[in-house]
Formats: sequence, C-alpha cells, structure tokens
Amino acid sequence: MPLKVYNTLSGKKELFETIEPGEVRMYVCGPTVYDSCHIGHARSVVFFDIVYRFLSAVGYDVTYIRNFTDVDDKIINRANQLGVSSEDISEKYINEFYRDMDALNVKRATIEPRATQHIGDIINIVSVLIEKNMAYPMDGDVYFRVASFEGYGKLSGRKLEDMEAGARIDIDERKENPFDFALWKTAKPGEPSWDSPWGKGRPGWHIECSAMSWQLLGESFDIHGGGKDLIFPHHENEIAQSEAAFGRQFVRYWLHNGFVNINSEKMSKSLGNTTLIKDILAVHHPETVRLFLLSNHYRSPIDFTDQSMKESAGNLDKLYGLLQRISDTYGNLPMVRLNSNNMSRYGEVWKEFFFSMEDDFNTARGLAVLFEAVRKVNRIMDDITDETAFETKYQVESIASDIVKIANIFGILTEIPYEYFDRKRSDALKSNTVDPETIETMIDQRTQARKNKDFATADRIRKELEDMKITIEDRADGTIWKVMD
RNA sequence: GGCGGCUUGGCCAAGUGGUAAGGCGACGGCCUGCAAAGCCGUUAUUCUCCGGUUCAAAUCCGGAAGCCGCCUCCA
Repeated sequence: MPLKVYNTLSGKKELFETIEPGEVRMYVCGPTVYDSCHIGHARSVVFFDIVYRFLSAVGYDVTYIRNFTDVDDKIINRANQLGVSSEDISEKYINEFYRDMDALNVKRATIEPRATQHIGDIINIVSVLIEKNMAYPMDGDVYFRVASFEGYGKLSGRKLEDMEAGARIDIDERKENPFDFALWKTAKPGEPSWDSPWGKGRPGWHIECSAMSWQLLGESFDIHGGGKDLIFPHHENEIAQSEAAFGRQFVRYWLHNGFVNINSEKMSKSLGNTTLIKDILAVHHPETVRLFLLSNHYRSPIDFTDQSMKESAGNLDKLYGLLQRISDTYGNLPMVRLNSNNMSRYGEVWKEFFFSMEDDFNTARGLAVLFEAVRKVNRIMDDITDETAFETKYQVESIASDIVKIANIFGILTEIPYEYFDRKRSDALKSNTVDPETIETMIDQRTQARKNKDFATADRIRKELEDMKITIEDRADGTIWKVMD
C-alpha cells in the first residue's frame, strides 16, 4: 500500500510514511473570514476533504484540523468600513463558510479552531522565540528575526539575498531585516486586542497556524495543506516560527493545490471575475461542482467555464442514471459499508481506483476508473437474458458496490436517484413557463396515439414538447420526460 | 530581476522509459414504430519544436518557442 504524495518541500513525490504508524495528523489552512467563499476556496476545501476521506477509508486514524483565521487586518478593515465589530464580520463569514461547504458535502474536520481561541498559545510561542533571541519586540510589536533561522526559504525555494533585489516591500526602518515579519502587533484604538507581555495587541498573520497546530497536533505532524499561494510567505513563515521555537521538523509533507481560473483568466477582484460558491450553487448541483473540481489533478490549474460545468453536469446525470437503472432493475441499491482494513471485500474497480488515488491523489484518473466501471455495468445490463440473470445480478452488485465506495470518497451520489432527477426537473421547470400537468396530458395523448399506431400524431406531440424544451424517453414501464438543458 | 509550472486528438484531460486512460463532441452501427437513454465501432503511427542518452522516450538530459503562476492580500 505505497501511498505517494508530492511534497512541496522536496519538490518530489515521496513515499508517505506517518510519524505514528496508522495515524495521520493533518492541518489545512482555512479561510480568513472577511468575505464570501469563492470557487478557489471550494477547490482547496474539497480537495483536502477527499484526502481526509481517502486516508480514513484506507485505514488511517486521521486527526484533521482546519482553522478559521478570525483576527486579521482585512477583517478589521471590513468591520471599520461597515461600522460593526470584527466579531460580527468573522461570525457572518464563518456561517457562510459552513453554509457553502455543507452544501458541497464537505465533512467537518476533527477540530475547527479559531485563532482567537488560541491567543494564549500564540503568546507562549512568541515568548519562546524572544527567549531564543529569534524574535525581538519593538514598540509593542514583535518581529521574527528571519536571519536567525537558517532554513528560511526552504519551502518556497527562495534565498533572502535573491529576494531583496527586486522585492516590493514597504520599508519599515525599525525592522532589522525587511523580511522580518510581525508575530504580534500593538493594538490601535478600537481594534480587537489582548493583554500580552508587550502590551495590548493582537497576533500577526502567520503565528496563529503555528500555535493552533502545535496545540492540537503537536510540535511535529504529518501533513500541512493549503492553496499554492500560501507557500510564500505564509507557510514559509510558519516553518520558521515553529521550527525555531521547537527545534524540530515542523511538518513532513506539504501539499498545495493549484488555482481555479475563470474562462482561462486568473480569478481576481480587480478583474471582477471572483466567482462565489453560493452563486455557482444557485445554478449548479453541488455534486456537479465536486465532479468538476476532481476532473483535473489537484496541483494543476483548472478552468471554470460553462462548457466544463456542462460536462460535469452531464457526467453526474450519467452516474445517477446508472444508479437509477440498477434500482429500477433490482429494486434496491447495493448496501455498502465503508469499513476499511479489509481490502479483500473490495473489487477490481476499487483496486484500480485505489492505485490512482495512492499516486498523489490522482482524482482525474480515479474518475476515469469510475466511468469505465459505469460503462461496464451498463454493458452487462444491456446484455441480460433469462439464463444470465442470476449471474449478472451478482456482477452488477459487485461493481456497483465499488462505484458507491468510490463515490463516498469523492463525496458524490448522496441522493436517491429518483429524487435527484425529480429535483433536477423541478428546478429546471422554475425557469420554464410550461406546467407539468400540460406535459403529462400531452404525454398521455401521445401514449394513446402510439397504442393506436398513430405515429404521425405521436411524433407531432413529441415535436410540440421539444418546442417547449421538453424531451421524452419511452421506457419499458412508461414514458418519462425531462427539461432540456 | 529572482523562483516555479505548463504545452498530449476538434475541445477538456490522465499518463509511473516498453509502444497513448477517461469525458465531451463528431461520424457509423445495435436497440427503438421513430426517437431518447444505454451499448459497440471509428476519431493521436503520435505527445510544441530541435538535439542528446537508451535496445526502447510523451516520459530522462540540454537547448529554443509559446503560455501561465508566485515573489504584494489572496485557495
């Protein structure tokens, strides 16, 4: 079971070996809660959700920490603009985060701490760093002394000397080195503040993650994740703080997900193309969003476009279509229990999926395995005869069971197929002026015409329905209809 | 200026030195009264280009071109 992960620290795929056998301690940077979550947040949160699900499913005991940074310049600015307190802002956006991520079927982490709950731990670390002479107080602020940490730059591959040349940084003459960063900031009037040995103040940006991970996972742990943008300076500074304070390796494996582009453009507020999760969910099924996010390798950029979403939506239909077909044929879905440690109960499809996922969480390849399985089941069911009925049921159940296990990792196919299609149809009807009763009546008329072999009338009615953006399918047990995309 | 990444069929996209997954689209077929859905088949002798290593390269090395990201708040 050789799981390999790409480690930003080494720039290579490495064999995954945990500090404690069978246990994974994992910390992922959550949002700074000053604004609504966009599709980029969704990518990071959904990806690490899948890492969490996968590691748990293959038998690890996973402690997963995902934090909220709820004290920060951006939150304070926002609060001042709106004339409310910082807590009002952070509470509002924490609630929004949960609403979005719950909708996306993201599992809650083991612990979801907030920076403001760990002020004491932050002060402790800062004090240790000052004692070790690796940080210095200055007019109520405390700065980390970058030059005192030998490994500074090892994550992002930067050298202090190289950076100084062209870097755009505000020159603060009080700092010993322009790259020294604030561990503690003295409070300005009206800002949230806490008592500290250096006076009233609040934490700097990076220190909260060092404090929370230390407190909840220990001085050294297995996985630290986040978006690529956090590599520098955030994660570089975390390493500096934590390793300087504790004198040992902070994190074994650093995982960073790539960005989401919008129609091939970088998503940014200046371009005005920041795409919020809640806006996407108003149009797309949450599982469509997950399927879309899984369709590329997590470290590559992914392009959010109408076409890519349409494809993912079609693929989701295909998956639910199979589940419905199985359910229509056999009455119920295979009962699946995701109880790991017993690989013998997993079929070939799961094994293929596992090989894909253990290679640096290759979800795109895992998706290919899933679709191959779907096609295989459809093929089997196309070919059912009386003689093969018993045998094929066993085959279908076996493969379908793997499909559902895979879906559990991907966090999709959580609905009853009938309800999925029903809801999809009623959602589509909201933007359509046609009422269902008219459709049903027309379908009845067409069914009657077909019974009478009056195919001209039958085809005319279908044409009329198509003009109303309604498509129909004649099935063994009757005619069903859908709203066209 | 420094650092990093990417370039695979009409489009999206995997690819672990051994002879190109998967999805969408298109075309042909099976099924169907006709459709739809599903299935089958065809769609890359070739992986931006030029060299090199090797029995063997999309995969390794060197170079060129194009695109992109980070270095400033950012998932």
